[in-house]
Amino acid sequence: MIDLAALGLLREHDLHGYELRKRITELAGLRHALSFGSLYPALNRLETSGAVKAVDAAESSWVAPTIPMTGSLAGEASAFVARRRAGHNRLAPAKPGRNRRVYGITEVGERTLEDLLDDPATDERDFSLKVAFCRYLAPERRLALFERRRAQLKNQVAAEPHARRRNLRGGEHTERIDRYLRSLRDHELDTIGHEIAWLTALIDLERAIPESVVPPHQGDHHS
Amino acid sequence: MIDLAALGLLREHDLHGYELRKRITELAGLRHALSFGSLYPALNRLETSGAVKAVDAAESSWVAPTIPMTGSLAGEASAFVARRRAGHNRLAPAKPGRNRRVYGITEVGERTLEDLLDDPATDERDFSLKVAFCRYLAPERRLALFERRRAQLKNQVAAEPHARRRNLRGGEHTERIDRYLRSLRDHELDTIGHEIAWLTALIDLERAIPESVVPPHQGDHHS
DNA sequence: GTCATCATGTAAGCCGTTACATGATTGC
DNA sequence: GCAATCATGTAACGGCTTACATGATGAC
Repeated sequence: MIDLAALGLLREHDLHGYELRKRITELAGLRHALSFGSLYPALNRLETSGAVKAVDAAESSWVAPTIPMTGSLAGEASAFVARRRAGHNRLAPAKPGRNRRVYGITEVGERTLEDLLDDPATDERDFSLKVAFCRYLAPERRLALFERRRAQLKNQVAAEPHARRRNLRGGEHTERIDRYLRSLRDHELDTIGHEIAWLTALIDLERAIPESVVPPHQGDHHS
Repeated sequence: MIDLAALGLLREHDLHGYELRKRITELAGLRHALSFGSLYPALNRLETSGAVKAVDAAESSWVAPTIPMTGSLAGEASAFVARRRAGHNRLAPAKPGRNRRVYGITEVGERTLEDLLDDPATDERDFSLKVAFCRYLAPERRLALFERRRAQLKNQVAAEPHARRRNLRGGEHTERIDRYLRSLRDHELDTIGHEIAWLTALIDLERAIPESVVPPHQGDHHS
């Protein structure tokens, strides 16, 4: 899950851990804020497996994230800032390992990302995240992702009325269906219905416009 | 979480682990099926802490769970079935230790359940489960639960547009908002909006009908 | 008499958290 | 100079899963 998020974000541009964490948190946005205690070990794991590699901040086309109000500095200015921060211009930090570690995705990592996005086993847990990065999937795989999820939701709805049959027997005290529980069930079914409708719209649109967006990422390594 | 589900279900009637697991699974219904590997240790933990205790199946008002289509038998009939299945009528099982362990909730357990339902710290994770059992909360605490959740969701929506502001600086390649990501965000906001509306309806109804349903299970302090 | 289901458990491990510890940079 | 934030890590622990192991019961 964390691998998926990290690789998905790194696919767009190089980032260091701290910034990565902020972006992951704002991605899953609302639900939970990923903690550093899991991110940094995960990055080390990904580096060991060759999916990401540490890049020199000065060489990356990475947009300075720290500076709040400057907007995005382009080209030379950005590179200059990066160089200065990395100590190549003024003074050597003498502890290069103790500075930010900027990571970039490798080709191995890109393949890993595609595998993660395409793995049906993790659909349930990671669906939102997969949609967030599904632009990196081949159109046909993307369509399959949407349809798998829709089928799964339909199954849930189909399996549900079974539970509703429970209290048709009129005993004396048997109408303990509980108002709140019923309301909850209704709301959940409603929510699922909405998600199905959303998926249907996505699927239809996907079929209508066969070749939507081609994966970008020409981004950094040009020189 | 598992404690909340187990105590909530046991509050209604005694159950053994296997059956408990099925009911928990059908409660959270769709999302995930709780595994035995966590349920049984949890029950032992609860027993140690005095929240539940093993009861003699014959003495419990436990509704026979195994038989599928009988619905809920009331009072005497239920007790009869329980006795028969436990071997008091026809043949003795001869191995009482290696049979089902039927658990019942204690008074300590009932207080624990109320504490769990009332704990704001677990709202995020367990909200659905809390609603499923909120009938066991005092009306005012129940209302507080709903309102906390609604306020929290409103915060999420309020914090969101901030993220949308990101790409108004029109560079050349800044158009990368990604259709899928935008669709996902919209759908999530929509879903949150629906949940807020649902909660508002619950809250209004709660306020309109001050004393709705009094907790069952040994109803004592009711005029 | 065998198979499916019911029923209870243990062991290992995954994936994440909180809490702790450290140091570098920037703003005032 | 001092605090706030940026930045990276480690240690301990928590909750739940999978896989494994065992045995009883009921149906055919």
